[in-house]
Amino acid sequence: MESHYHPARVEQKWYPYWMEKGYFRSVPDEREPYTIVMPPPNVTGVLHMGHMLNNTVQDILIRRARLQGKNACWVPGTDHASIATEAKVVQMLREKGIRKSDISREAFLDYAFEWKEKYGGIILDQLKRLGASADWERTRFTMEPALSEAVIRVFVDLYRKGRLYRALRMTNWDPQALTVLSNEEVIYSEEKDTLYFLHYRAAHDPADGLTIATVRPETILGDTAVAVHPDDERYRHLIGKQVLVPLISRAIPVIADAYVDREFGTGALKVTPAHDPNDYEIGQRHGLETIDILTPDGKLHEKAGLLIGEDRFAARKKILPLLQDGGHLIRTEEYVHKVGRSERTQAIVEPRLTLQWFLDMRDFARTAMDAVAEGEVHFHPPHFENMYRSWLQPEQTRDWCISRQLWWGQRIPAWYLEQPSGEPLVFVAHSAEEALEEARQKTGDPSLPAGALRQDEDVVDTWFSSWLWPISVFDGFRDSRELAYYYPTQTLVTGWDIIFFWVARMIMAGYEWTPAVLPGHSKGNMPFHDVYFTGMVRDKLRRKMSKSLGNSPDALALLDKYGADGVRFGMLSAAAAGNDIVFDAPFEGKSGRIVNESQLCDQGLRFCNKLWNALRLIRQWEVVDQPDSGVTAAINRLAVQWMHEKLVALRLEQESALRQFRLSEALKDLYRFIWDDFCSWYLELIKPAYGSPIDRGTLEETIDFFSELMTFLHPFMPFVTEEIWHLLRPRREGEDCIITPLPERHPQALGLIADMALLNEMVSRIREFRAEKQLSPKEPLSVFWEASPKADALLQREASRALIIKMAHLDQLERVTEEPAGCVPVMTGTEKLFVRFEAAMDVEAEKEKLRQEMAYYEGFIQSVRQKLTNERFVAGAPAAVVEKERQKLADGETKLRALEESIKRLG
RNA sequence: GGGCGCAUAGCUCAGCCGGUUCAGAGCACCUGCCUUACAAGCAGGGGGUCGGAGGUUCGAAUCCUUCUGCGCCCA
Repeated sequence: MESHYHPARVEQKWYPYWMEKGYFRSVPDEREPYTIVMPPPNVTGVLHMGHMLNNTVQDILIRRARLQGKNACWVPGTDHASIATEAKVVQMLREKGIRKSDISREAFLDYAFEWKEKYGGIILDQLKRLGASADWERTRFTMEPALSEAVIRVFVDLYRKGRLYRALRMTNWDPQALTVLSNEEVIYSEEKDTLYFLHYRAAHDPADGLTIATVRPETILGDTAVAVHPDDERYRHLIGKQVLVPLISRAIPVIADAYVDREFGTGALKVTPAHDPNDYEIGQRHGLETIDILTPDGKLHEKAGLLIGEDRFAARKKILPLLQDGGHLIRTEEYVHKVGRSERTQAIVEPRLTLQWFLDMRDFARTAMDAVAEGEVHFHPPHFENMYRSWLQPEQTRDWCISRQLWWGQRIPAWYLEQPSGEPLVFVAHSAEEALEEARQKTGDPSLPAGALRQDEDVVDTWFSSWLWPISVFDGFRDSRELAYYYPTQTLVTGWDIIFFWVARMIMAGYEWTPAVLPGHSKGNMPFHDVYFTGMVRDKLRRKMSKSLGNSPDALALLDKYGADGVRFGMLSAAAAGNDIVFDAPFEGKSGRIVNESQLCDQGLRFCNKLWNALRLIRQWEVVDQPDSGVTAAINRLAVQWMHEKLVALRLEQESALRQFRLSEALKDLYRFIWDDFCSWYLELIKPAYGSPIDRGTLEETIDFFSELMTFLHPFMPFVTEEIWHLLRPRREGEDCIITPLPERHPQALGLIADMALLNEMVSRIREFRAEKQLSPKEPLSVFWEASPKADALLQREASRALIIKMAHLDQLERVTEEPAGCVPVMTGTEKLFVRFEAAMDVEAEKEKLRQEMAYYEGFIQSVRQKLTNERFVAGAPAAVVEKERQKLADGETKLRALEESIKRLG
């Protein structure tokens, strides 16, 4: 066997093996299900650090459930991500010289599906490299026919329930993508701009007038009023009068509205209801006209009257000289304010009045809030409930704009029938035929041709399909059999950044539809019981890792370098639950580029190597039936019994940590257990002397222990554990680490954990002594223990004594009642050892050391005494606490006496 | 402007419904070792007035108030 572990070979071997055995497959059966639906990554995505963290966590939970014998079902899939994907496809077409506007919707969708087929599965394949044990046969896609059908179905259902409506509203418009955006898709950041002060002359008196301040001078062409604060003395005389819009001299009223901030600018606000959300509100209040001066792609419209056809930013530049010439531009000022840009196209978002479909959120918000408040859905860590609650408060909730002016997505199932006058009739139906049927009934015209109906051109927001994910991946709207088994899912693992527009909405959808599709379902309507929020992955400078910053290491390069197990270990070590995680990849000095390295991942790989070498050690031992001596037998027996007890304790710890979703802690505990307790202590205890064999019984127990540790570790580091599991001993067909549960252990409670801790402490003190005196580890030492009830009880047992002799490399360990000559005292807890040390001793240094120790204990005793002499403490504190203090005092005094004695002896 | 969260060793974090002199872990650092599983290792070591100030208490990293700094969300 090689002395180093090589992850690549092992990982390439086991993943296909697990797949072939069908271990990831889940079909309903009589077992308890444990279900996770994977947050579907965008089809445009490639594996990044966030995905690795998120999917590692899911894999840990699902593998653990599988080991516990539950029917573990992890449903993977991808999200069609309408705006992101459409942008990519438009880009791709542009590179081919094709403009979206030149081709039909059908042709565009052909291209888009082609693109999705080619690139859409990349990320799922990358997840396999990470070891993700998802049931790939269940892979879903939010835009596949079955899931689209679910979207249409709920759209129609909501419409018929009267909860969907179509309205003209102020929306976030992306003039580049030509679509409306949700609030979440607009990213605000501070940008430098200029504030222009423009003078409006009064209509009745050219000498009078007022000055307003604006960052968007081109929009004056759409002004329909100027607003001032009703109490503002400066402008009171103008209220009710008219002023003239510069350049076009349109007369507009001066109105009074308390919205106006008197401190800002000049205290006079130009009102452009078509191009600003607040102005729109003012316009509504005062019945102002709305003049939309922009075209959908952000150019000035004929209604502007000036600069027609110019882009909004070009128009801004060109209008300034005109204003200047007209004497309207009073001055300018540097100004920093928040500017909203489209998350996808980076275009500055244009507030625009558009006709959109909305979902009434009032009832939904209450449902979602209650589910968490009543404990049907638990958040981890729980403090996210606060944020969740504040977002869902009635005054915070706004109706959900679900229409998007895109082609890639589910087309809105609404058909319009134009009327000779007034608004068209709307028919929302599952199909064109159904809509036509309805239209015929409504109009009383059975011969109404299909061509008379025109389907809405828009698609629904992508989240309108992903909110159904926990139901639709099981085809729940068509056939509830699978859903009845798997629903509610157990745990959702996602980032807190989408708590509102995904997590909350899935909860809403769960309560809205599962009562109908799963009537009488006893397991509940919530889509999941627990939500585990992972933090954002940040770089060393705490910036969120993102493609645009280029501060994210290459996930695949990391997997190549450290192996999946190493990377999983590294990700998780950094990931305290809910906290953002700081990933330790360094930056290259000169270029500032991120380097694909990580000490944490490296630690993971070194851990694999440690396991590998522990395996090598065990495998190279020669085996005999009986221990070579009674001493060996005694040590081995003690070691084995101790390990039994430790494993029982480990199991309790692990269960508790995992129940609380403290995955990072659970892994760290395992790491310490395996490295320190198992390798550094246990294996060294039972390790035969060079050239000697080990007895079969101890070896078999050891292999059992090692196997069990692999089972504990498997969810975190699946590949290396499966490999070692198989190399520990020959396994039967189907006896694989991935599915073998932990054995039941019920050892006698002998209290060996505490005994062993003391023995370990003694060995450490002796080793410390060696290090301090620069003694070779090879040179055996003679050690004596001072008789005391505690030390005698422990060390008069042959096994304990033999253990110390072996581990501290002694030639003898004997009981004494007083200090032997030529010895140095060494304290362990309250017990005293003497190490024979013939070399010339620096008596003064030795005494100084003892005095320091005494000083510490004197302080200790004093603090404990202080407590005990405090009547209020003795009276007020719990009896157990007081008793503990008394014990501390007694121990401290014993120790102090021993130290005093030692000093005396040194002379 | 409203809200949430954070501040503990050089770095990343644990401890936080008060009670071992409680100040911890890993990494990094220092010292000594190529000891026959592992130098990707072994044996040791140094390092923090728990952000500042008040308060509650017999007792505070832990509870309260306040200040400062940082992050995020909403407006």
